[in-house]
Amino acid sequence: MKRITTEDVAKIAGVSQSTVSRVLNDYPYMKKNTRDKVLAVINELGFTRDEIARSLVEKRTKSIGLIIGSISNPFFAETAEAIIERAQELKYDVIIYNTGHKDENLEQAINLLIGKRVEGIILTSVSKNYTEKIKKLHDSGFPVLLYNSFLDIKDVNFIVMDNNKGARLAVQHLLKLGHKKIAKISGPSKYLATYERTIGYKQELRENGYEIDEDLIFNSEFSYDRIYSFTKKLLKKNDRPTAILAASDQMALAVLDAASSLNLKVPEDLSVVGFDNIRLAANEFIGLTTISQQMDHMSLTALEKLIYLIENKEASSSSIQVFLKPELIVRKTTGPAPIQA
Amino acid sequence: MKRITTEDVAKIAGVSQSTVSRVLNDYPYMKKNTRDKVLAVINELGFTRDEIARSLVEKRTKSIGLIIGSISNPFFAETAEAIIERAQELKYDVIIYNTGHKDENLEQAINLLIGKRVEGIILTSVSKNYTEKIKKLHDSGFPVLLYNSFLDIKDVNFIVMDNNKGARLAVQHLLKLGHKKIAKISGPSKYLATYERTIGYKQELRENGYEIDEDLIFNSEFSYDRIYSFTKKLLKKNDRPTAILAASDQMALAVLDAASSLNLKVPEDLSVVGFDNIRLAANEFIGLTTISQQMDHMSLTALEKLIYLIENKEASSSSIQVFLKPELIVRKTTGPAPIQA
DNA sequence: TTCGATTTTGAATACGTATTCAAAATCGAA
DNA sequence: TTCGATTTTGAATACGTATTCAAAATCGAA
Repeated sequence: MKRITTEDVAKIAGVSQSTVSRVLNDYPYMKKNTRDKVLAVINELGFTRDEIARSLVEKRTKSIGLIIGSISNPFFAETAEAIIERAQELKYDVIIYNTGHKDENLEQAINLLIGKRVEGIILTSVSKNYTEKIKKLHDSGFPVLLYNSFLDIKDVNFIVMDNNKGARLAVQHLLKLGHKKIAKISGPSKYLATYERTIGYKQELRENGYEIDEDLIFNSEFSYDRIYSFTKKLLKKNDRPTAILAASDQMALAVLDAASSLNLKVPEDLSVVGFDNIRLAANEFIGLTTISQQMDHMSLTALEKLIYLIENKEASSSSIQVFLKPELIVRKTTGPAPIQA
Repeated sequence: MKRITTEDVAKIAGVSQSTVSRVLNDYPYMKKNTRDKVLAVINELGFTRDEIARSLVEKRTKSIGLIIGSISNPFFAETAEAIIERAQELKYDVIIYNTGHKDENLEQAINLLIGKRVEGIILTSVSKNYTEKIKKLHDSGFPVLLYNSFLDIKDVNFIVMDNNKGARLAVQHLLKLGHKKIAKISGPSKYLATYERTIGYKQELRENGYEIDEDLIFNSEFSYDRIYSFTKKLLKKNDRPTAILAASDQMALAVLDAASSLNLKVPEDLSVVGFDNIRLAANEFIGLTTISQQMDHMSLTALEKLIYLIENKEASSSSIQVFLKPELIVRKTTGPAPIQA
């Protein structure tokens, strides 16, 4: 299966390789006759330009990398869809790397993508263990954008919601409903974004005169099973919480699952609040109360900022830092605290 | 930001470019001294090999394309995750294209991926309008594998469940529960996989002595909203169905949503069966009765077959055609037909 | 028809790597 | 020490494209 090259086309069309290349690139100064002849041969042979070779000479690949914790999590899946579709419109393609939330993979992912000469990377779920690595990458002038996460340093691009505020909104909502024992299912604290949510939760409670009960806080991997079993254990206790604030909608679903398996009614027996506002949350069958991340807006902005960074490298001296406002969306999984738990 | 090349490394290390290249490729016949010197410089400069240039000379890109209808659909998201993770282990990267179920995009996706010189493509949701195109691609020796879809021709690779059988299992289950009016929410009939499900549904009903009521069949785009509103209209009728068989779990969720908005209880008032067995279906809060596609198995097999095709091009004269057996998984969304609807 | 200006084309080269072929360096046995 | 065999290295080239630079072809006005 020999590849067909511009050289082959040229030979058959009786022109030079440069001429074929010019046709491919819509070079204006050409005789219509020549162009047509070349196009005919291209069509006949089914020639497709080798973008790899082209990338080499143009020093552009028109591809970007998307590093994701777990694409089966709807939050990431919806994010990926928005980013991919917009990228396609802009004629960029997207190489996805799924880290499974493992730090080692992050390092490998970045190296692989740089090797493949992607022109920029969108990075979700960056653990703070990688602050240095990211900073170095950014300082080298390579376009990186943190999505739904940030690092505690000045010079790095990110787009993130005010997670602290988001958690506070959720806690306020639950307190207003009369809940006094509110548990928090949190992601690993190495992710600053989820860490912030836990901080916000604690601050809001303290400011309202509540003690922090560390037994009500679970710092977990993003593992459905572990959250499920922790929640179950938690809810079996005599002094069980009457409300649970999960670090994501995905986690909230695991909580609902656990509650359901114990025949606890939501929201009569237990209130649940998620984070993200994935599409499924709006499903009336579920009706998850949650904190909206404005995902569509966030993902599209992320892509567009990244492309901006790619196409305006000179301007990249200043960093792009976008904060989004959280919004509480009340649905059916939260209600007044039960009279007695 | 000038790129660092093997040439640069060579100059500083005081060796030739070929020598640097040999170090990168673990060429055995080298003086330890030379190798160490080169490695030191590579490290110092932070050199990373340009895989684009390498691809050009090696005539291999080690990347594959994954064309997907809509990655925000959990069925595809879970599929993508499994495929991406396994591909990573095998040192392949994955370029994802999201068609939004639009035929035009399929054509563009294939051309783009071929241009990028992916070594093979996994194709989900192929409409039968593209039979010719796919066949031509396959016949040219390019590794293509249809996932969860097939075409009615001999020479093409696919992995697919027996969809007809799957639909029959679902209908059998519902008939056994006493349902007499079973609606079918189907995907577009241009997809043979979903089309087969509708055929199976009809056949099973006929063989059990029921007439086919075309008003109970909805051939829809994969649009949540349209399914939602169709179902709502359907369920408001006086002679409404007591059970609905959806063409996917995603669609089943829209059905549950509609039912919930009408205050219909599942399964007391309405039974719902999905297709796919996405993870969420097992959530006890939802407990969706569905037909399992053995997604993990299907996606891993797909990837491995594709890699096989890539790495054994000679052997590709025979096609790979895998059929999987459907399995009915009964959960909580199906129950006995209500005494009278 | 002629000649300067303009349009159109081709030869040569570069992009960054891997590999072939040959030469240089090293080794070991006598 | 010498010389054939072996190990190690470098120069040249190729992968498939885009582009520069210069030459060839064409045009239009006189």
